[in-house]
Amino acid sequence: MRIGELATLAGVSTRTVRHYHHLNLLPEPERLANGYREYRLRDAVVLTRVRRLAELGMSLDEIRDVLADDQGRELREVLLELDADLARQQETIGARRNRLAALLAETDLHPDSTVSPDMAKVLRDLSVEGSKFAEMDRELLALMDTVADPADRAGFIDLFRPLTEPEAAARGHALYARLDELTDADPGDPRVATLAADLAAHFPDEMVTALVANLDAAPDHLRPPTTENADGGHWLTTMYPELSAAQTEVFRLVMVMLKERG
Amino acid sequence: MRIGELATLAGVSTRTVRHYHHLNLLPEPERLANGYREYRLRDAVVLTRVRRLAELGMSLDEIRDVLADDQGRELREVLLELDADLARQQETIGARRNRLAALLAETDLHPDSTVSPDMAKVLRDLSVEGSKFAEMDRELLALMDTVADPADRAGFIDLFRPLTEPEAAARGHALYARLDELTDADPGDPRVATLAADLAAHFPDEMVTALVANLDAAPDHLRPPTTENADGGHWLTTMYPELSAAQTEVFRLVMVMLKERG
DNA sequence: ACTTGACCTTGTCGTAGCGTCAACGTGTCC
DNA sequence: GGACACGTTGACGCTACGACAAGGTCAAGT
Repeated sequence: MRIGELATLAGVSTRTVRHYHHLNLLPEPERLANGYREYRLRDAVVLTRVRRLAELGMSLDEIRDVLADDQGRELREVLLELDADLARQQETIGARRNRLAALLAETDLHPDSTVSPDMAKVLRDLSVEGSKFAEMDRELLALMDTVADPADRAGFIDLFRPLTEPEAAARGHALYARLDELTDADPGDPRVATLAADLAAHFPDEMVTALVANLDAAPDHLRPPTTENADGGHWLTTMYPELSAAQTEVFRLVMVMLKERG
Repeated sequence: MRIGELATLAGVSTRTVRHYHHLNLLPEPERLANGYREYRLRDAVVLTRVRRLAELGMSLDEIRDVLADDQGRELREVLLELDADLARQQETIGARRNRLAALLAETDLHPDSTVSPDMAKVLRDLSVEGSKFAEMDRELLALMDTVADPADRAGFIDLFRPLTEPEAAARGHALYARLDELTDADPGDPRVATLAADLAAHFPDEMVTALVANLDAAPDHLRPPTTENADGGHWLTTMYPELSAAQTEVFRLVMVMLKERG
């Protein structure tokens, strides 16, 4: 038998056979005078045994070990381990399909993007035409949706809910507009302080206490600008370098006010 | 944000981030004076979006295409396709686990090797101490178990059943012994013809007709030695070069006799 | 001033299981 | 003698990074 016959007999390519030789999975047979490999039935038996195990999902290394260990108890152990491995794979694939189904249900309603269903609603409600700040918040929320743990995620959604409720939406849009207006303003502009006060007034008391507690626990680079971040807003300026000084000042003031209330 | 912060924020390694840059999955951000990459929140949003899709099992190429196609209908198609792909994977893994379970049940009874359950029984019954020919037949059957389609496989098992039935086993062992005896014999030895006749007598009529029909349809290199294979037993000598001339002559005669009967 | 340590940079090799060339020799058939 | 189907070795490609190497940068401690 030459390599092509062996390969078609076992249902593999000749490349596969040579690959197995290279890995010492299949012993190199004798060569004919012209250099061709000459196989016997024994080789076909070994090859099909290898294939059988490979098709079960075993790695070629494992197969080599098992066959080298000359049939027996070792095989059972490896097969059991393999079964456990396959079970894990099934679970992860199942989990993926579940997440996929959730995503598909969402994109079915609105072909937005890849976020969780409840967050998607907030993002839709928060889409304000032409406001750079609304877009910023949407970015922030989209990010928090995936990086924060579920408890914090719910907190963030609540944080923005006042801006998305139908009766409050108009007021929310007005706030975004006032922020956008400060693009070219001076940090000492009188509108800065009043806007900060209006923004701070938006947060219910119990949310403020939870928020302040969370902030103290947050890692430094995720902490919004407060008086402690001495350079005047580390977080906001690194995350959004394009903000004007007046705009960052608004947020600094808001944080100070919230700190005092919490 | 520097690369380490971005990476921990998204829950990946810095290597992964740079890899995504290399693949144009994530745009290269501006560099600081020292050459460090300086990221913004926008980048974190993109990165988490990529990760979200990657964790669903999409390839990075697909993700790039989807994100490039700027959100929308394309995403749905790809997700549906992905779901179908995952479903296929689940099926194949399920099939693997089924085969594994069958194998485990078999090795539970007898730690033989990797064959189907019914074949395993034949192989056990066929194990004759010290007979080279019994081993050959075991090899042959093990091979046929995996390469032949189920119908032929059953045929092969039936072919050997006369040798494995308890009441006939002794006669089978005797036949193997008589074959083994011919190792150093001359092809013209009188024992050759009588052994061939005894062997041929073992096959029931209906099996002979089926066998002969099958042989005509078989590809050339799988066809056992007959008078048509003019060089005196192509199949047997290539598969088992260590056979003596007397032994191959036995099989040639058997095939001739069967041909006449069929 | 020096060292440590934690970052950052680019570049290269390795992974599993082959597919897919390339560049070449062999053997058979018309 | 040319086509064609086979065989040979060798090397690169693929996925999604991990794990080095061999440096440069920066803040803190001694």
